[in-house]
Amino acid sequence: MKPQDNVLKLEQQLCFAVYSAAHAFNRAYKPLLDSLGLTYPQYIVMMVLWERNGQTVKEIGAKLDLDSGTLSPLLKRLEKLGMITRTRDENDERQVVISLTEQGKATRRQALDKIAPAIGHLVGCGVDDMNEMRDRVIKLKTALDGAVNHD
Amino acid sequence: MKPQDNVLKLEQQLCFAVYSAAHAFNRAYKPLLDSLGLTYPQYIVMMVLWERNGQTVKEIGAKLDLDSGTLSPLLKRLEKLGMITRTRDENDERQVVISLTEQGKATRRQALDKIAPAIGHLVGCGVDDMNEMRDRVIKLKTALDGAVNHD
DNA sequence: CATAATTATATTGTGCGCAATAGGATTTTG
DNA sequence: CAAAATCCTATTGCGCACAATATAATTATG
Repeated sequence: MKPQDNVLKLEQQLCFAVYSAAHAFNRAYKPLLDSLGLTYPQYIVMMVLWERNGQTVKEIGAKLDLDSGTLSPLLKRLEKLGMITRTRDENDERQVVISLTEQGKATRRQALDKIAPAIGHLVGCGVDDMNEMRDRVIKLKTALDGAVNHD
Repeated sequence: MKPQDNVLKLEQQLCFAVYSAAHAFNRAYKPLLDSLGLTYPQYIVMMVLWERNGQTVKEIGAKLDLDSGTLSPLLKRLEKLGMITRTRDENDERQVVISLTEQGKATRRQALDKIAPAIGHLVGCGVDDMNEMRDRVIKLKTALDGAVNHD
């Protein structure tokens, strides 16, 4: 076997490891999120709004790297769930401002109670390891983004 | 702000970092895979078959953590593309054996030419860093899998 | 050996994720 | 200030992911 053949082996690939870990995270979060009635993508949209209420679709999309094709239907589902409201901006009617309802705000406390305590247990390592790993993964993502945009 | 409030901040979360990096990988691979006519999930199925030709749907699913709901339609698309054949096992007719066509085998060489050389450039780090990170991410995935199955 | 339980794959339905496109609203420019 | 360009959101179409269910084949059990 030629040496470069290893490159096409699954277990060699960082890409597959990340792909696979993302799915594993999703599976691990699912039972926790079910108790809030949210999917993971809906949950991270809620996190963006819990940090600052009243943001446009574009602002949310920039923070999550998601476009309107993903967010528009997702936000309609969150509206249907009673978590948010969608209103056109008075000054610029192109923009839609997303705001939390009282129920949407209350769900934050449920998340603090049910999800936050479970995370450390899920990932099976201490806070320091987790933070270091997070920073590395973010660096990786940044490198990938750069490679896409600049060549 | 209470200290535990940080737990619900997006930039704190390893989970979001991994989710986001997986999408970034997908975006970075896409132009490379387009030249092979494959999506990333189709590509990793091909990698499994390049390692050993003639595997059942179940075997492929076990290696990729994907179920028949995902694989059945994906494999039909690969068949339509002329990459694989799907044949019922003679001894156990419940099983479907997936085999590479000549075109499917030839695509491996294209992958070696076009994709393998680009990866190091994409991730923006050396092979050693890449390998260490891959091992850490795999450990993370294993921990997550364990947390899902045992509580 | 007939019936029950198990196994392997396929199907259906829902929700992303993203490319391509469309439709208005706003801004730029001649 | 009118036409063109740009900006923001929504829609459509396709391909995953995965839960739930269905179907057919095989194995286990009484």
